[in-house]
Amino acid sequence: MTKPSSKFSQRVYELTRRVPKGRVTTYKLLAEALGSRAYRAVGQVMRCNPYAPAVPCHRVVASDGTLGGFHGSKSDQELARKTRLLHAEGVIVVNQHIKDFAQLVYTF
DNA sequence: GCGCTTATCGCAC
DNA sequence: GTGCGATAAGCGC
Repeated sequence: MTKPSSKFSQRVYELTRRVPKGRVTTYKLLAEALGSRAYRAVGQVMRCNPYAPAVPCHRVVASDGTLGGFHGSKSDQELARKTRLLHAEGVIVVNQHIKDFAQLVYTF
């Protein structure tokens, strides 16, 4: 963890937790909700995500609705697993891309 | 459509 | 002060 739970991280976790089931959000929206453009800072916090189940990082996707982030192509199983989880929540994901992303995005 | 570059934010060294 | 990271947007081809 290169990033301890700081104020910024707390805010990110709080917002991420605020995302209801079957809904997704983007790094951009999260950063915007925080009043900053720390897209990457948000992602960095997620990467160290010490609140694994409490903070569903799989509900946070790129601005264009692609899963493009998370662990990249590190482990398809992990990614596929998150995709499957999204499916279980009602989010349709095809080829690492969220279907109807525009209406599934949760704006704070 | 794809790839590279610049901007931006927080934290570690 | 510099570098890194799960990004975003713009520009050129």
